[in-house]
Amino acid sequence: MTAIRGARERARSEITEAIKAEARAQLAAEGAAKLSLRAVARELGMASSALYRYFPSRDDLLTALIVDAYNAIGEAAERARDRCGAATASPVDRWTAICTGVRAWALAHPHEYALIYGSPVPGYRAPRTTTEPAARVGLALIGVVRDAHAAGALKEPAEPLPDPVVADALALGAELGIELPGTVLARLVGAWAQLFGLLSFELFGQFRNVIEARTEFFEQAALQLARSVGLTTPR
Amino acid sequence: MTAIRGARERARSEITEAIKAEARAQLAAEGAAKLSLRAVARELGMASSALYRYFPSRDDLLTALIVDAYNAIGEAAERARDRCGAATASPVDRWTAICTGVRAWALAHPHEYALIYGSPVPGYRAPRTTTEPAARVGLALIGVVRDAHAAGALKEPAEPLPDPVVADALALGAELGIELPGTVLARLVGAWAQLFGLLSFELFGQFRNVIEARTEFFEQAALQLARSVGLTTPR
DNA sequence: CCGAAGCAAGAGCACTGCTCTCGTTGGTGT
DNA sequence: ACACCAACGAGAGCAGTGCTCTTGCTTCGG
Repeated sequence: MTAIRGARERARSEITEAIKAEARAQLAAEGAAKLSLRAVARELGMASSALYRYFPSRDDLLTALIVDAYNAIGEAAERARDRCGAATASPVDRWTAICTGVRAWALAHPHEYALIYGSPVPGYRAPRTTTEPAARVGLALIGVVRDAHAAGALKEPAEPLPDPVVADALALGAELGIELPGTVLARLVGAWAQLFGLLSFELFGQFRNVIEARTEFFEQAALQLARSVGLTTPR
Repeated sequence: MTAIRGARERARSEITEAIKAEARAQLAAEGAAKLSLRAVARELGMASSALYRYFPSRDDLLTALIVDAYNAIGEAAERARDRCGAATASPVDRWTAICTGVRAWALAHPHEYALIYGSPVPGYRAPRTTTEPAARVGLALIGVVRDAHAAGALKEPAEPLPDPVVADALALGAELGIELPGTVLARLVGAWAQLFGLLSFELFGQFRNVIEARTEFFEQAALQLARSVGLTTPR
């Protein structure tokens, strides 16, 4: 894989990117269900059949967009964490920074969010390639807790958890090479899921006529989640 | 509206129900995006155009299914609550009973669950008729907490919440005619959203290779949510 | 320099939601 | 008893979709 690999491959990657960009634009405009290969091709001035040289099927295009979206939201989380002063900020601050960063991305890209955290597209099974980008937000959250644990700023939950849950959590920790108590890891998984529960309800309109001060509500809930995994506010 | 209103209207409601039943079957088989009016009509042995006498559009059919699904999951919640011994069971037990009842329904009807708690499919509009059925699960949860509060078995969270959040929560309580502290109501809304976050992650495959003991994990998380709204375990 | 591979385009298939126009039928007011 | 009208089912048809296949053209590598 040399840097310059001929004009052909450069054109190919350029066109691939253009297709994805146009598809993203349609996604933002109409949602995943209305994404049409023909419309993308039309907008790009090419025949619809030519598009199949780049993506074997509509689902493959969607898969590519899914991977991009996972990476984008993961990057949003990491940037939010790094920007809040990774060295100086307290673990709780870094946790909430990640949460608000993720929320900001989701609010800015609701259809892409729906693509990855909404209902799975019909008959679509997530390929192996999506699992790694999908983990980035979770890994960012775990990282904060791991650092807090290393710094002795973690209060392990007193309450015991069911054995199978702790076993799963420890297996997960081993797979990731993370040294954390099983109870903390289990709570982390729960907090991770609950974070996206809050986001999905907000984005999918379930909070309409229920909560209006959504930013304040979310930040308070994120803080609560930080507590639930054992992060403590240094005072 | 007499009881017997002619064969015509009886036939109409029967056919309407048959259409919904067949649509639900297709939903369970293939998912919402693949639901086809023509296929429903074909299966029912009628012309596709005849179907439009009963539902003006595909989205209207989906809306009807959404309302049904909300009612079904709400009823599942209420039945789970009532079956666990509403009079004798502790508030925490009733809370977790509702949660597990909701989960059981969701696992049994994943596509209908995705229809109501996944990405909004039909171009983003929730008619007024859906809001009331949509609230049933939340109301069941609120009811448990209200009863616990009346019985003096509620420990109000000590931590203060942002004013706008409390104001929204109190407005919500007033609208529902529920006497509960603002902090508790706000936490309830959060717990409600987080409950469905857990469910969505499980149903949409986000826990694959992460948590295997999903039942135990869920019940522990539900218990945790009960605590977060102030329910206490009597000993 | 030539063959092979990559590429774009067009026609075409089977399908979709939806509309319109027919002939028919059932319930109702006179 | 009759006539009328609204509801009804069926069929044809329109515009759109994902996808396949065939046909030429361009570019690259030996």
